[in-house]
Amino acid sequence: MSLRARATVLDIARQAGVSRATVSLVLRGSDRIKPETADKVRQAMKEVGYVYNRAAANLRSARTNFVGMVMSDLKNPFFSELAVGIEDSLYRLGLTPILANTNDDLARQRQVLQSMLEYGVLGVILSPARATDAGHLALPPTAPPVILAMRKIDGCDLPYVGQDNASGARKAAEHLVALGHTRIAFFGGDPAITTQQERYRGYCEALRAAGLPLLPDLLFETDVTRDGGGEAMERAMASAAKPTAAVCYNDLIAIGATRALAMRGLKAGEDFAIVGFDNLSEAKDNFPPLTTIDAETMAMGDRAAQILIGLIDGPARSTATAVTGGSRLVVRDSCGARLTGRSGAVSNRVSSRASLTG
Amino acid sequence: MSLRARATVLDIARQAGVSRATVSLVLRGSDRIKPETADKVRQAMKEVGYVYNRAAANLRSARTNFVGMVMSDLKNPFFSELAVGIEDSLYRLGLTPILANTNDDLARQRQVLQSMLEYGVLGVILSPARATDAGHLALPPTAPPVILAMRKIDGCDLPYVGQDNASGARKAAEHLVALGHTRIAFFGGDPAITTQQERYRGYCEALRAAGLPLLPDLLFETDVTRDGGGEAMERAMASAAKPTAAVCYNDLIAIGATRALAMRGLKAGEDFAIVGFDNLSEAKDNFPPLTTIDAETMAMGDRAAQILIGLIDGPARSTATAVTGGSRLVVRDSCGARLTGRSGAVSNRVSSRASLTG
DNA sequence: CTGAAAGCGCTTACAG
DNA sequence: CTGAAAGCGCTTACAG
Repeated sequence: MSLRARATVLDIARQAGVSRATVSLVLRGSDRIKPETADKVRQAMKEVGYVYNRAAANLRSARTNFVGMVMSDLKNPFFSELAVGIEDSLYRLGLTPILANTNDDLARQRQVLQSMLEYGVLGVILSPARATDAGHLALPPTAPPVILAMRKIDGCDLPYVGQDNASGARKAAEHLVALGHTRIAFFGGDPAITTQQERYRGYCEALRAAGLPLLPDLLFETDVTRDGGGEAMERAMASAAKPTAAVCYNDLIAIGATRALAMRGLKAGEDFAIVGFDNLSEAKDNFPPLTTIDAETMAMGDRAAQILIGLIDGPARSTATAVTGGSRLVVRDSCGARLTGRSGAVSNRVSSRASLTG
Repeated sequence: MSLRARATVLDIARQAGVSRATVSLVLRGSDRIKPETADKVRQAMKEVGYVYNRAAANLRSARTNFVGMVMSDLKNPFFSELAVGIEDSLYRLGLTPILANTNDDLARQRQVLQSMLEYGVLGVILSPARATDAGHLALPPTAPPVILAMRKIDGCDLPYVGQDNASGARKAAEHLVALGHTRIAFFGGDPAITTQQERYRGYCEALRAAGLPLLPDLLFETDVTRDGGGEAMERAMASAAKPTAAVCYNDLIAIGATRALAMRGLKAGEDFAIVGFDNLSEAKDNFPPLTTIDAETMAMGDRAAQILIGLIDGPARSTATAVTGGSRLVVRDSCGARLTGRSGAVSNRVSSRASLTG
């Protein structure tokens, strides 16, 4: 539409009395142009109301500035924080993100990936939709690099950036063990996703190391939502295993669990110890504030962008890079440590506590 | 980079033994091509591993499929829900969103808008950064349509899509009046933003209609965050005005307020009545579940996309469209209505309640 | 330091 | 129904 009405380099060239090539050099800030000429050109640009046509430039130079950002579920605050981290980093690198939210829909993921290839993206940062397998990610040989964010795919050797899930969950469970708990549940997510597998493995390692039995009825799988967390807590309270603490797959589940306690007039950190995973910005604002593993989500987004740049500029398509981070324990109130001190067990209804911290 | 290695329409044409024009027609699904020829071309596309080059097509046809999505704060769940709504709608329309998160930074907003013009976006959906004025949105005459989402700008006649803020806040306050409250606070946001002004106005209208005095010390401005809500509640509890209820600028503030109550061993809906605004997906998962105004955020995103399409395809750049919606009261537990019935006042420490609802 | 020519990969009239 | 030619708005060698 309005594209056609726009002034072109030729209009600038005529206005300034120079050639198109000269204008092009000025546009890209070349130092091969005499300052006066450059000024004359810039003046002409203003006069004709020039707007750079990046599509044309990209076509000629066979290079775009696009990077695909494919998120599996942007409504989940974890992924929106990740997206913000990626967007911010790409922006600083002078790259332009094309966004797609697949909603964990495989067909949509396939379509948006195809579309991004057609746009000539320099690369893609992809948090794969649930049920993605290696076959879905088999791309044409000319395809740009793709980085998996947060979820690995079996049999797929694409570079991966994510938290150190096993280590984080292990620290969470160790913390609860140190507080004296012996019946520690795992409120988990989708067993088909590597993130769940790794976090559950970390939890198991901690229990094993502590000499605690790994009871299958301490695992409560549930939806990865606040509702799911509440539901897991209800089941846990009604179960024969009678856990006194839980490592949660993520903060959403942990928040739902604290809420289910509150519904019963109970309180996380007093009547039941809870540790989450992710350190969402709402974790510190929960009541009680959530003890959790800091996934450094924004920083992970930044890492993903940095890795991608490396692959784009780098010599060959490198194989199997795995960058992990984010497994620091952040102690707040939902685990009870602040009530009892590091080593004591959580007792019921300790006297009221005071300050919260971010 | 890899762009150059890709097969082109000419490669397909040679492979299929037809001309480039024929290939182009097949690519766009024209019915002017004999079925056998089309099949032959499609076969050739596969053989040469063709990937459509959308940038080239756009250049020639002087039309892109890009739409700019400029969000002021994607970390705020309200805006991420809005973004999901917009993205989903654009996707269905065959359009490709270019994302930018300005973080309420004016300089960044200016840059991304410029960049989007250079990419030839068909239009932009913009939730303006704080402190944006009409001058910041003065675009070149050839610029595509821009729609303001959620925030109006004084002196700027761009089309606007947003909630009916005054009406929603009025309903919220009327609800609290009907429950018997006479000292109703407003926990508000940034007074420079029209959304705040409109919501505060709606609140004032309800109080005036009920014959209640509009006390300036019932207005507690605060950060539009969970922390801000907690802080407003602390100030309200310590104030001479001693409110018994609050209309909150949004759910984040309302959630923070319920949490501040919980920190004191008090409970929203029993000791203090709270109504939020937005109906974030976490509103129903709050403890207690939040009474709020449903902003129909996803639907608003869809509306914004629809309006934009109308302007793109429409005859002339239409002026000043204002589409509003989203002001339905959703009664849950934080207001106390379920405890006392619609007409009674909230008393202290009513007997324990039961079920929650989404 | 600047200019004239060619071409990126498509689509668009225009023929036939 | 299909082909040969021109051109979208840039950048890229290549001259000078």
